[in-house]
Formats: sequence, structure tokens, C-alpha cells
Amino acid sequence: MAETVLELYHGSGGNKATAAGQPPRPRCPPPFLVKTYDLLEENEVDGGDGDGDSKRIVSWNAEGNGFVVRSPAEFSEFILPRFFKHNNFSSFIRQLNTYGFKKTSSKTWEFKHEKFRRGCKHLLVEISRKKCEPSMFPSYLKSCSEENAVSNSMEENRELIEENKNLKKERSQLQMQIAQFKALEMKLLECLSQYMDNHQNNKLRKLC
Amino acid sequence: MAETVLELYHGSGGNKATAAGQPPRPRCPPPFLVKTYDLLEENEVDGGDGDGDSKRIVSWNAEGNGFVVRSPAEFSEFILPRFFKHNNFSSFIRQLNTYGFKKTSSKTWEFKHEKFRRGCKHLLVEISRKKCEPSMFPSYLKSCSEENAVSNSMEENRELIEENKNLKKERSQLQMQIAQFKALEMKLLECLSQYMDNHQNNKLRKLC
DNA sequence: GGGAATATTCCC
DNA sequence: GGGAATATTCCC
Repeated sequence: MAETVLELYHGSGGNKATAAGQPPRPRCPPPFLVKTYDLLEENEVDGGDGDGDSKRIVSWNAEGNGFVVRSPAEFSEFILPRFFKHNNFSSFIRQLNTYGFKKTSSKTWEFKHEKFRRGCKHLLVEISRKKCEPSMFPSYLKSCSEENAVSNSMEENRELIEENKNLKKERSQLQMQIAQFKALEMKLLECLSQYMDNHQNNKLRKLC
Repeated sequence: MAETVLELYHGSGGNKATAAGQPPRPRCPPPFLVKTYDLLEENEVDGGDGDGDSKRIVSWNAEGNGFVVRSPAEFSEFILPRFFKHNNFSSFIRQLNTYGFKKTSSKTWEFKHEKFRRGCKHLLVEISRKKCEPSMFPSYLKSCSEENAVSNSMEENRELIEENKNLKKERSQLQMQIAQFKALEMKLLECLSQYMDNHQNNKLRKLC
């Protein structure tokens, strides 16, 4: 049986921002990318170790800006389990899609990624899981954005509630003002009627 | 090397509500539970197949309402990889915790779950991943609840905005009312002054 | 091709 | 013990 490649699980460890406040740029790329790169490098060796023809199973393409799985069956049976915890070609494809690789042709199993090139292992850190589409928003950004949405809504609510309170206070003051005007009106009318009465009385007195 | 148990991945398939609208009660339990149960069942066999003493590594407890890992090292090395894609005891423990199993003692590796009992494989469907605590809210419920929070906040906002609009309308009407009162007051005062003037004039006329 | 569930790992 | 990331699987 083929020897098993045992590697420490990478996870998100070491990719966090440091206490010094540096940007959260990952220092080491996701294990999937490293394993896929290593798997191709391994087959680039030209040494006569009897395994040199595994290039017919999988290898970098001619330009070195992508790779080709020439024999998916053998790739799944012999290569995959040495690097991953499975031997399913579709799981491998799923990961490629997750990391943004593109199948270049419907006829061959060639895959490309802008940052996945022969001799450029350092570029792997630039590749990250696809998580930025609205449909597959990253959970941490999602919850963050949703919390922001909640937070924003709550902030808006606070402002609206404050405005409501002020409007109600204003209404109360206006209603008091109106009540005072009504009272004043009453007094004025009363006053007027007094004068009118007097006027009338005077008139009557004159007439008498 | 120990033979590898290859099992179809279970996932969530077959556990969905049918088109007929039946409740989404799972028909088959999560693979982790089945594998753990099978692993214990396997060691219950008393046949003289030379593997009968694996009970000293792991087995149901005396009451059959839990199980004990007596030799974590051997369990990890020989049992785990035959049922799972790893040989890490801690990963096994992580899964037990995920499914709500409890460690019964700090001294032994005995675990229990209400629905995990010898001879009761049918109870496994009753066990589900822990996802209901506020701290470990399931992502679908979380996003749902957060969407609800947003939705609630937005609903509140709508109501507050509506109330604000009404309050402003009311304020405008009250201010118009006050303007009319002021105009009325002016007229009344004018009126009064006229009467007073007349009165004065009359008085003066009388005096002359 | 990707959504979503479970599995595995790492970390606190 | 559990949060959270990546990995693997299943399904549409």
C-alpha cells in the first residue's frame, strides 16, 4: 500500500493578525494548496526513481500556469490518498472550486488559478477560499455584516426614538400653547362682550 | 495493516422532509453515531475470532447506557482509523461533544448519552448535533435569527418612521392652529381697541 | 459550480 | 467543552 503522507493540520493557525496589529495576511497557505502544489512538484523530478512517468497521470501544463490531470482514475486511486483523507476525484474538484480554480476546457481536466504557478510556491498565500460572493459570504463577515445590520438598525431606531420623543414633547408644548390661546380668546371675547354690553347700555341709556 | 472500513458518506442526505410534507425526522442517524455504535457492537461478539479481547480497549459499560475507552492509545491507533478518517482521540472526543455526549468521570474515559444505549440502535436517530445553545447557535438558525433581528429592527424602524411622520403632520397642524389663534387674537385685540377707542371717544365727547 | 451538512483539526 | 476554520461528502 502506498505510504501515507502525514501532515500537521494547518487550519487557520498562524494566519491570524499578530498582537502588533499587522494585517491578517496568512503566513502559510491552506494545506490543500500546499498539498496540491507538492503533488505536482513531486512529479516534476526527473530522477530515475522509477516513478518518473507519473507525469502522465498529473503534471503542470506546458506554460506552468496550471495543471492537468491526465488520468483521473489513477490520480484518484494512487495520488489523492497519499495527500488527502480520501480518494474521490469529485472532492478534489470541490476543493479546487472552493479556492477559485477554473477548469480551462470541457474536454480535459486542466485547471488554472492566477496565483497557482510552477516555481511560485510563495504565491499560494495569495489564494484564499472563495467567500466573498453574496451567495457564499464568509461566516465571520456574514455574522459581522448581519450584526452591523442589526447594529445599524438599532442605531437608526435609537435616533428615531429620540426624534419621536422630541416630537411628542413639542406636540405637548404646542397643545399647551393652543390651550393658552383658547383661554386668551375666551377672555378677549368676554372682554369684548363687556365693552359691547357697555356700548349697548350706553346706547340704551342714550335712548331712554 | 488493518482493513479499512469504507462507508458511503452519509451527510444530510435522506434526512430531509419528503415532498409529501412529512416532518424532517432523520431516517438514518449521522455516520459518526452509527460508526461509534458499530465499533462497540463489533467488540461485543463473543466468537473466538482472536479479536475478542478488544473489549479491554473499548466497550459498553456494565449498564449498557454508555461506553468506556479503556486504552485511548490503542483505541486511537487500531480502532479509530478503521472507522474514521483519522487516528486522533481528540477528534473523536470533539465529535462526542458535538453530539452531546457527557464524560461521566474525570478519571475514566466513559461517555454517556441519554439515547446511546446497547441494543438500541434505533435510538440513534434521536441524537443530533448540538446546535441550540446561544453560544453555538446553528448557522442556519443563526443567520435566520440575525435576519429576524434585522427584520425586526427594520419593522420597528418602519413603525417609528410612520409614527414620526404622523407626529410631524400633527405638529404642522398644531402650528397652523396656533397661527390662526394668533390672527384671531390680533383681530380681537384690534376689535377691542376699537371699542375702547369708541368708549374713550364717547367719554371724551361727554366731557367736552 | 456551488450550497450546505457533517467531519477533522486547531485553538482558547 | 466548545468556537471556528478547513476538509470531505452529498445534493441541486
